[in-house]
Amino acid sequence: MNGFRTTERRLYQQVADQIRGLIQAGQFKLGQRLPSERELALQLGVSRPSLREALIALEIDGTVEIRMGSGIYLVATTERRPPTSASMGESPVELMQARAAVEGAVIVLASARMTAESLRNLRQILDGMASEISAGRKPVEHDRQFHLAIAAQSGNDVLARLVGELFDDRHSPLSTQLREHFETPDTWSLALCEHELIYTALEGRDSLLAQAMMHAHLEESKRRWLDSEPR
Amino acid sequence: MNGFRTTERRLYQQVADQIRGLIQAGQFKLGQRLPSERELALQLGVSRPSLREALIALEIDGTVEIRMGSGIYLVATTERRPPTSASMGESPVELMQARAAVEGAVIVLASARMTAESLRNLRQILDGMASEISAGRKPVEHDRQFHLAIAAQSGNDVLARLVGELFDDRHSPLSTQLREHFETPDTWSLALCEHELIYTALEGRDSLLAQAMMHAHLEESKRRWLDSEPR
DNA sequence: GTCAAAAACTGGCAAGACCAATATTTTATA
DNA sequence: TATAAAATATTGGTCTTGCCAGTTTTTGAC
Repeated sequence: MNGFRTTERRLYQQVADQIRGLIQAGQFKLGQRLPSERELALQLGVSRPSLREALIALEIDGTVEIRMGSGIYLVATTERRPPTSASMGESPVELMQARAAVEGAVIVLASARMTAESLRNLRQILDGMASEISAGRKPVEHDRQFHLAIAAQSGNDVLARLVGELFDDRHSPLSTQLREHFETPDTWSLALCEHELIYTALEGRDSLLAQAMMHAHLEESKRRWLDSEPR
Repeated sequence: MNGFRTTERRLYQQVADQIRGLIQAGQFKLGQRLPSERELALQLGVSRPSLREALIALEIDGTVEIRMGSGIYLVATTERRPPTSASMGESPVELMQARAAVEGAVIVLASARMTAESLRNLRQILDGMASEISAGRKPVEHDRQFHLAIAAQSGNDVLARLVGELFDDRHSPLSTQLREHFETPDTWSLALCEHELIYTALEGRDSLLAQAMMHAHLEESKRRWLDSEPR
């Protein structure tokens, strides 16, 4: 039964994504040198070994070039991203549609298996999400944990895995650049509000209401996502 | 252990190559667990952080899978493009439940977008499936094509991809070999019959009926699957 | 002003420690 | 005796500290 990962993704992946985000956000210029390992580690709040692991990931997919004794440099080539494979013709609309299908089924199963403990767990995640928002940070990880916790409670490992994969798709390099521009504290507050509605429905073990709230949440997320697109 | 070494390549790359070499040499079996990080580091004469960096490189290119608290595993399949992680706790019941959720949503979308041409395509697949059965062969490929053709007609690439992945069931290679033993011409005829019912529903553009037939088909498939299991 | 030595970076690697998740063994219980 | 629960051992995850080896920048003679 058990086997899914309630835990967060590996730290080096999160750090790599953060750095990709900084790059996409234009924090660093092409071909330019990034801050030193020690400085970056301090700035991102992780240790140097973890930062190094993230840099290796970035080096492998060609985002960054590391010169010993000199520094970390952004690769200047305009074209990369060949290894992202399958998600080429997949649009945000399709992704959120797929999430609605999967998570809509998941939450029905979960609402029937909700326990006091799993509710406490969700409560804790939502509180943490609120804290992050108050602190001006982006509660991406809490968002992920919320959806994964519900998926785990469905008791179906296959569905739980799909939920995680589809969530991470949203954070693929293609979409991260979009996120950086539109994710404001306001939009995150709205997302939290919708999460609360889902939580309330689960608390009342109302599977139909929970499914409706989940659909509404994903629909709103999609809208917020699309509205922020420049084109 | 080793000290001064003129800067050739980075250590993690050398270590990763060493491990690849050991794998090629048949030192480790496919799907099997490798020695622990500490042991491998000792064996290769490097520190654990360096060994970990090498493992991250191997994990990224898909030759190895790392499970926290459990160990390092060789990826079993010879060809695995998506970086999805195989999980062990996934049962046939859960798999078919997930397929019902995804394909149930898919067929609703597809029934609204069915064209004369796509119907002809489905018809052709079903006829080919019947021929295979008559010839005493197992129409597993036609079965796959049928489900994938419907998924493609949904117009959602993400969902289509999920349908393919769940059908291929690359996450539990154990189940595929089970299938080979119980799939008789009789059970395949039943599957074809259910496919025909789905086709009829799509032909009539009855999305509700189509969804019901798809659910019934997957439910029956699951039953046939489980009934054949030895235990 | 030129140029070379030295000092201050920067990345590369190692060792040890502790935590968290998992697997295994042992123990208790029915 | 069989099964479930708890204690233990194992394994990956991460951090801290320290030192080494190349680069770059500064410095100070000439």
